[in-house]
Amino acid sequence: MKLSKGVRYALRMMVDIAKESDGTNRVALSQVARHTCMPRRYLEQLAIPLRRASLLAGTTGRRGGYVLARPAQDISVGEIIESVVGRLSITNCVLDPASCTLADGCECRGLYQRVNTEIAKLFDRITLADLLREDWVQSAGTGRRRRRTPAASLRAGRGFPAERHAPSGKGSLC
Amino acid sequence: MKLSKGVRYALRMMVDIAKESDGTNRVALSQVARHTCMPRRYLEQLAIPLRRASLLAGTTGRRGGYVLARPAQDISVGEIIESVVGRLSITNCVLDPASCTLADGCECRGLYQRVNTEIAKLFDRITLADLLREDWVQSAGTGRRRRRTPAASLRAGRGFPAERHAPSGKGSLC
DNA sequence: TTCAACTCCGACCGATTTGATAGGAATTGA
DNA sequence: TCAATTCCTATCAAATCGGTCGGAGTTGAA
Repeated sequence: MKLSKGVRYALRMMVDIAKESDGTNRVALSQVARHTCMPRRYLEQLAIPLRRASLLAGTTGRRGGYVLARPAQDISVGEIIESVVGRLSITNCVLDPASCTLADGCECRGLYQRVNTEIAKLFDRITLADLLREDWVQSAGTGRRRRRTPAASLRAGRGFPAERHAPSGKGSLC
Repeated sequence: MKLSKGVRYALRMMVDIAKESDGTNRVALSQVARHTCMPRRYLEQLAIPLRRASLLAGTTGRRGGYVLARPAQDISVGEIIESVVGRLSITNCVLDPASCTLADGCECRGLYQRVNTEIAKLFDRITLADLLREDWVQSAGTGRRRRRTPAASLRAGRGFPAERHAPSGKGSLC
């Protein structure tokens, strides 16, 4: 049940383009790659389905680049995910019941279908604009929105001068 | 975002043991394998973490086998999943923030954490007993529990005619 | 008018993960 | 004593996935 790296990259790329473009400026993938330490060549691959899904608008040629095709608050995380890896399905039988050798009497399929639609709803309800909001970034765990704590505001102070997305030895981008 | 085959097998195995054992009878994995067309050798591997998580109780030796370690209504789908693939995490940074090269200022982590806990809740709220209920099987998804229908109680009597889980040519088990 | 910076496309490759098999020790009822 | 079982580790095979590459087409600027 992992989100693939492709999806994570796509999400991060969309966030970066949203921030950099400010509605109109074209953002080149080479810039995104620089900002985020993601391989440009790979981003190119990911941008294509995003464009085809009308989430990004690309301009070729010199000083070309991408812009959000719609305002960030009209782009859901669910759409982003779907465009790069297809419709969410935690199991093949969710989208294609015929793919399972058990016809109808499967005890688990109901579970899969329900959970699948619930997860899809979760992703659909969250927009790109939500991700950009400050109070969204820090909050941990309960799944419930939290107010921004004073401590969080303080720590947010050390901004991000270029090294922000730089690798720090171990680990990779989440 | 797929559930691994291991998880699906484990779920199906738990369902089968729950049905066959009726609380006390030991169910051998060779039987489960026969019923469900899953490879016995692989089931053995899956049963071990389930036992370690105190979801199954195993007895070695002749006429040995497995029984649910607790009543089906006290075993959640979430526990089953967790025992075989570890704690649910749609991203490494959910469980291990240090695994990500970006320290705090990651726009996506909040998303991952929230969605992760919501998904975990979904799985935790559903019990093995739920899966066995007839009305659970077919119905598609609002995600909301439904009362047991009289019809369901009646039909619950019938057993298990062996071919039920037999392969039908194409596809695999979902 | 040339050139450099882009998007856009398809093919391919290497590594990791995952599904599955295998051998065999220990246990226990018949 | 034997056969059926759990239990444990090691290993293999296949599928998926992350990432690279070469290159064609486009376009603004020098």
